[in-house]
Amino acid sequence: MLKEITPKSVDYSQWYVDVITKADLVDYAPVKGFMVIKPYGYRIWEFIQDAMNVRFRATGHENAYFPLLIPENLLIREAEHVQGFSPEVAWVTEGGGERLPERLAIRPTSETIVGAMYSKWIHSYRDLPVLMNQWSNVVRWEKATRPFLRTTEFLWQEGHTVHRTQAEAEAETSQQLEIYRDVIEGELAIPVVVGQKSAGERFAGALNTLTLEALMGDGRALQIATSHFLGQNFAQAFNIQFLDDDGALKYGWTTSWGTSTRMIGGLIMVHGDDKGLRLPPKVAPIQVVVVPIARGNDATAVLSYARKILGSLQSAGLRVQLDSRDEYTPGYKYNDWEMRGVPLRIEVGPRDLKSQAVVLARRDTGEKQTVNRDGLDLTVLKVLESIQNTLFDQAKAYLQDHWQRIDNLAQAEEYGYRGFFDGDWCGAEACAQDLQSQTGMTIRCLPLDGQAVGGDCVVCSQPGSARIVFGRAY
RNA sequence: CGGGGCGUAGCGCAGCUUGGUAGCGCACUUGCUUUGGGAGCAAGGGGUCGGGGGUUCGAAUCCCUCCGCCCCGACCA
Repeated sequence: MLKEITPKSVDYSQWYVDVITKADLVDYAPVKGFMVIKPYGYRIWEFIQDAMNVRFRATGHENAYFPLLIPENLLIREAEHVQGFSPEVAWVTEGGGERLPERLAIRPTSETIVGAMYSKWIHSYRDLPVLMNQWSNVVRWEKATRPFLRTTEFLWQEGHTVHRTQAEAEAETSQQLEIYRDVIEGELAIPVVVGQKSAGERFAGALNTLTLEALMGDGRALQIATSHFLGQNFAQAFNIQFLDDDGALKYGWTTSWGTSTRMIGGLIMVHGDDKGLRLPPKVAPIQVVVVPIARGNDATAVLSYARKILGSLQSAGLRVQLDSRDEYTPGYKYNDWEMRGVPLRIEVGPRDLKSQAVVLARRDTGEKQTVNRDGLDLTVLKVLESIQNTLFDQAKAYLQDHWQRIDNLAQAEEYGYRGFFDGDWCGAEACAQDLQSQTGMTIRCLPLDGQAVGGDCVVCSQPGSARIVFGRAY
């Protein structure tokens, strides 16, 4: 018997927890703030890794691996950086039964250890650019945790690059953000707002942070990818210098950029419904499930018919599974696979066998239709493509419906501070802080859509100097 | 770190007020019948009642103490 999923409208947080545990994506670990990513959830992560690796390689990046532990003297080298991260660093103080002479940080991010290594490797402008990416885990000691969205340990990808010029580094920062947008919108079907972080929301130690912001089903924002232009801050702190062709010794310009398993949390919250997950076909571990209705004397014939369909779809390169478990009824299986978010279900029974047809049931719309067995591979490919597009379109429509242009904060209150709000800002950090203390909302980004400032600061009513998108965030 | 909730079989819970053989539903095992939207019957297996201490003839239940987890808020991918 499957467990009930709490409806979104009753308790969104509980709905989220129900979905991720009952769809078998994760389980809670013995230590608070840690989780096990189970095979079904990890497979989604692997699709994300594949999609990114292809794009990273195509733009000249290589994967590498840096150590988990960072000596304290390295971590504190860049002043702003250490200030930003020190509250959430976990430390190793003992090893081999002895107290260590210098404590070692479990990496909260790797700029410092990467910087220390880069300074050893880079001597000449001929060594540049250095374009590396690392897939790893990091630890940030968080007070309040939620699976995928905020866990103490999480899996991510962090790119670290060094360039000869500022312009090249800034171009890298934008290029990587565009790769993220492409993966997140194209594979995960999550529409995003592209922008720049305000000074107060910037990565600790960065000169500029670009961001992708997504809107969850409860109207809260999720920062889903960031790309940082670090200027020469880290190059100076870690002595990353090169001899340029003019004979001058110069500091490199560095960038870093990252995305994490948080994306999976976003995927669930953007597409999920009261029946459970809804996975876009491109990242669905199982794209099609075949459910035989094997009744009485027809059982053997139906099953062999189902196997033929399975085989032909597999040959077409689809991820298909046949659910021939005979301890469950078809109805149970329908609900089970719907909860797990499988995009398309194919039902085959005695009727279909007789008419050489199958029934297709779409997870995105719930539609059922009977289609001919001939040409089924092509039909299924088309339907999956349509599901991928429909999920994106639905999410895009939701985003647009919950994105209001406003002139003052009272207008945001009418929407319960849910959704994205678009307004103007005077640029004062004091107003950014007032926004948060008064409404719980934060500046998500300064959107990069080219639209001009149109009015006064939504907080203080002084003339605006920047357009901002703001809202309550995870 | 504040506020709330909860620890009893794999999961969800009852039992605690008023101490007296540890129960229910689901899941699991076996058999038979079933199968086009969460199958039925029958017979089974499974427990340091979160840990420690105390009161008592006797503690899941009363007292003390520690631990853990979840949710909601303030900070963060």
